[in-house]
Amino acid sequence: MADLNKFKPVDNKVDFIQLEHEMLDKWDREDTFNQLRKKNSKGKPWSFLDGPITANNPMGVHHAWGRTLKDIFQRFHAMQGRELRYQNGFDCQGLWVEIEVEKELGFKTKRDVQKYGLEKFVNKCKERVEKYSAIQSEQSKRLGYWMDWDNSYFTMSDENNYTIWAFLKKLFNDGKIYKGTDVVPWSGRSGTSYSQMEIIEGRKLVAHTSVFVRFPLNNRHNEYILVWTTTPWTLTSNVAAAVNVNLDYVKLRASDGAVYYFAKENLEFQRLDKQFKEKKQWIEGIPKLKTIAQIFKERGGYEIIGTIKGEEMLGWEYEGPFDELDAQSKIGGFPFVNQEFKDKRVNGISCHRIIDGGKDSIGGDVVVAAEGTGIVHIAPGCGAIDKIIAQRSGLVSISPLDEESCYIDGFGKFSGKCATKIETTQAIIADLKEKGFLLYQEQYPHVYPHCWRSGDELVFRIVEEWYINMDWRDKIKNLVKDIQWIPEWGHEREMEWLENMGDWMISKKRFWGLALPIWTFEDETFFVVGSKDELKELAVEGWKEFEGKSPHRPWIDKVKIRHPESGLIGTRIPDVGNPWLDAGIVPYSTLHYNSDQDYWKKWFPADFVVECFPGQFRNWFYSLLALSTVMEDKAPFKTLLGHATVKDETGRDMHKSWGNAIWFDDAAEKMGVDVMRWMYANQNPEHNLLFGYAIADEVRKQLITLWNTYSFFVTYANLDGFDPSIEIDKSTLTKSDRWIISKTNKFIKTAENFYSNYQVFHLMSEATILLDNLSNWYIRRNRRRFWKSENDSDKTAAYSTLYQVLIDFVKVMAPVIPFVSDKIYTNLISGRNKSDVDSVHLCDFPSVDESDIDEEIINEIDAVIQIVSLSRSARNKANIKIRQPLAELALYADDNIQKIAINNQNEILEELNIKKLKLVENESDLVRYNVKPDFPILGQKYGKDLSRITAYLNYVDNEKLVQIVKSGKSLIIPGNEGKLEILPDELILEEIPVKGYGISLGKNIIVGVFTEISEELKQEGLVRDLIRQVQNLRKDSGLKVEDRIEIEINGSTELNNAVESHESYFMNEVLGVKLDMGNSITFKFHGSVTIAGKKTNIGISPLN
RNA sequence: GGGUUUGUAGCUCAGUCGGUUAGAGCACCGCUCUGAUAAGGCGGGGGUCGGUAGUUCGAGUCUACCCAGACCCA
Repeated sequence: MADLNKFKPVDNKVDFIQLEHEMLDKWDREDTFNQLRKKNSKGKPWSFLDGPITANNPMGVHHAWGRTLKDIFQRFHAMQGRELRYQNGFDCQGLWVEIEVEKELGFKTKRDVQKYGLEKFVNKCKERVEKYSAIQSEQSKRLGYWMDWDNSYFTMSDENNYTIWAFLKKLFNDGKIYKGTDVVPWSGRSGTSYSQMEIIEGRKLVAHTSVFVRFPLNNRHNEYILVWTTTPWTLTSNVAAAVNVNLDYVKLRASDGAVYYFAKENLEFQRLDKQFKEKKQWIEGIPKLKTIAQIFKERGGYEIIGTIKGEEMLGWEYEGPFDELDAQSKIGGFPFVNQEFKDKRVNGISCHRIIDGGKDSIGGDVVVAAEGTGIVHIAPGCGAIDKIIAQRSGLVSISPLDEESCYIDGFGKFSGKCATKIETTQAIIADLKEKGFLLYQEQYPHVYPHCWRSGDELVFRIVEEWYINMDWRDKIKNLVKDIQWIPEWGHEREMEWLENMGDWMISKKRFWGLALPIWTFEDETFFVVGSKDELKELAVEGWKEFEGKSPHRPWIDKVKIRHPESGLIGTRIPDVGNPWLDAGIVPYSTLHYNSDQDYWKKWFPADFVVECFPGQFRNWFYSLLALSTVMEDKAPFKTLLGHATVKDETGRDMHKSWGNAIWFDDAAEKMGVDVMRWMYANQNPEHNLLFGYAIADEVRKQLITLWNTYSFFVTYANLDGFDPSIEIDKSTLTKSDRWIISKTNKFIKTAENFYSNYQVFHLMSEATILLDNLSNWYIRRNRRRFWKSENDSDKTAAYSTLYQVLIDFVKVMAPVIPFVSDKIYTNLISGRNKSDVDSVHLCDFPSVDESDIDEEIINEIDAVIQIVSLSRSARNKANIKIRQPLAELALYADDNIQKIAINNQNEILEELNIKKLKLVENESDLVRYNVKPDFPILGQKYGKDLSRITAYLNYVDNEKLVQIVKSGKSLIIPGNEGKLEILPDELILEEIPVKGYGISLGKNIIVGVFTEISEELKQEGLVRDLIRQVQNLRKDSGLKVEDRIEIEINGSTELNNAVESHESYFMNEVLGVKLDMGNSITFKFHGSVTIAGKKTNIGISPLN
């Protein structure tokens, strides 16, 4: 029969990684993915929208998490017959790509790019995107991620860019686009400003040299106001000083007679005290900050000579720290001249006075005591709040920095120096010291914005940027509630962002990105073009050069347009767009909103998106919602699943420089992608995932169990010539067959539920449990049914059951572990002569026949397992190994369990190697209790009263005590010296087995094993020991399972007697045909073992 | 400073609607089983369910406050 191999033989040793490559080849060869698409082409659509991955570097293991989730849910819905789009997206435009290309080319500044040539540079950016999108595609395929890889969308595509134009046009028509001059965070390295979202990405804890500086007051001899700043470079552009009118300010006389004004509260204020003490947000090596009082004490002491309200100081004039600079004298401000101030002949110096800081936009005081001095130096060209105050108070602006964050002309010896360089700061401080303005300098740690890509420190400068007025945020907020957020708090988080966000700065003074379709005219007006056609219509120059090119710089810059109303000729602004516009438009652009409305309607809104949530509430989720609000006022997706981030095995961030990063390619080829996918699926997405090889090894055990189960089946099914095309005959199924079938069907139901609710991590624990039931109970208990020689209906039932369970299991798990599940499925199905599909991924999700779920049988077998488990525990406590047969198992339980035990007693007794089952009526037939005081606890509580307690416990009837303790009541000990209350926890209930039994207690069940071993049982135990040793020898000698052997044994007389008494049992178990006892060992295969403490020699020889 | 969120065994984490003695895996120790298994089983040590107070017959679970971490916003 063995020649009728229905299945390809399976080695129980498996190389999963090699298997994965094999399956990739198979899918490729058989075009399985396209078969699947064809199969579902008429299905109800299930719309998944892919958030674009930045095509700028190879994919990391953190990307693989999200991509695995995407793939799992897509595969699940495909198994339910849904039609899918399978479109992957690449994010292409933006500074992140430019930065990498600059690095490649060795560029340091924006000027290098201009020298190199814009066209060449932009083409380099495109090339980089093409290179890495190709690499990421290959990596994703390796992960088993099924997408339509030839049809990925790219945010740099014409369609994507022009659809954003349409969006901006709508806003323009509504008057929501405006040009603002603002003081914005600026990176000198990148030569661009940053939007609100981007600043957040780049905050870093750094130490700056901060200074206490004194400004001499005019008309008050030797009196000064004290200011403090962490950015000394801004002092060159100081225009005014602000106080809080309600605060008290002290007048302090220093040892040299100089008088200082600053907030009273600040005199003794311990700045950053908490940070220093707890070493939180503190930089190692930086000394503790001094109080102002301490600073003056160190300079010879001080005295307080008065207190004054901030209000009284208003209008005081002072001498600025850098009034000698040309910039300070320029009328109307510098370098941007304000006409109004110019007419009034106002300059920086003439503004130097004390003003009211006032309130900020949410009503808080701008100037507070605490960290500074309660007097804030105002440089309207260097800070956002400063600018607002300046506008309010009629101050000119002095803006000192150029695009590279260096001083422009007009700043004396500082011109040309860069504000972010330490040397510059030092030069400024030296100058202040020389001129007598510096009181004190120190290292001050704080969180400061940096360029999120180049790491460059940001400065603040005045620039012109383009904004979207977001005063329609309420319309966006309306859509948030239409979305199912997983986890639920995502809803709150998104609302919070929408509530707090400012206007959206969409321009960037860079090269590679969306060409903002804004043209400006000499009359200071601007016009937004909404489509390629409109541009062509309005173009008066440069169209020919542009035609056929992508809408990018530099080509688009050549096109000049005529304003449809004024007729003036306009030039495009040189700015590119914010990359989140690119990603936010995809529910429209990729679904052909502009070119194919039917298609768009079919797929919009998306049923599902999944992304890593840190950051995305203010990035992708936000831009999706904002753009969709303008386009259609509809939420662009129905359900959002967010997942956290990937950390290393110990919970640290993965960093290239820390050496703890794991590259995707390495992980794939070392741990295998099914293992990776299991890890990802197993993780509650709300929490960070700890990723590493040791964790992978744990996960791999599950796959190994699955594989071994499968390998077991195939090995014996082939030997027996099992025909898989035979339908299960339900009447032949045993109880345990029906049990595992019931469990499997329940699992299918649960799985469908968990997949549908995107709770795949719960499914994974269910899968582990089912696999354990299958492998460690069903197969182990039923092994003999597969081994037995006769091919009867019982054997067929066992094979059919295991076969069906395996097929159902791999079908359910196929979305998670597509490789091994398909490998198993394909082989299992190959023996069937039906029109089966030849990949698990072309199967429907298994359906459940409710009649296959038998709760009673589930309860029954689960109870049997519990009894066995308890009895093993009892044996263990009695210290009697399983190989030693015992006479009796006693069971105390309710009627139902006792009935189950009787019905399954053969199985239970065999499993435990016990001869007989006895039911007992009373708990006390098996166990008695003894109540003992818990000395450590009681001793601490009662001290010397302990003796009273022990005496009482010995005196009172034990049964009564047991009753009290078991009911959870306190024990009251009366006595002349007062009552003592003993809590149940303070007493120990000691279980004493009835003589002759080892016991174990479960919920409602007590089992006892009878521990007395008769001579007869002892002999049988010896024989089993011997059998075990012979089997070991057979295995070690490399004999086949079915080989017959001759045996020689030389051991104790006791053993000889035992073997003689059980010879047929012994010979049967080891497949022996001839036995020689008591003589020397002559066979080639032999060994010396210890049985019951006696040395025993064994020899075996296979018969040919 | 405000918001969101987390806190359960040495580590990583489950814990449903408030309901019996709070669980799993890993790690450690002891015992044990094994001709599908790289495994498996039984047990042990290890818990103030972050803390306090409250609601309740009953709280890991609900409420308030506090502590600590993470994230977000200032």
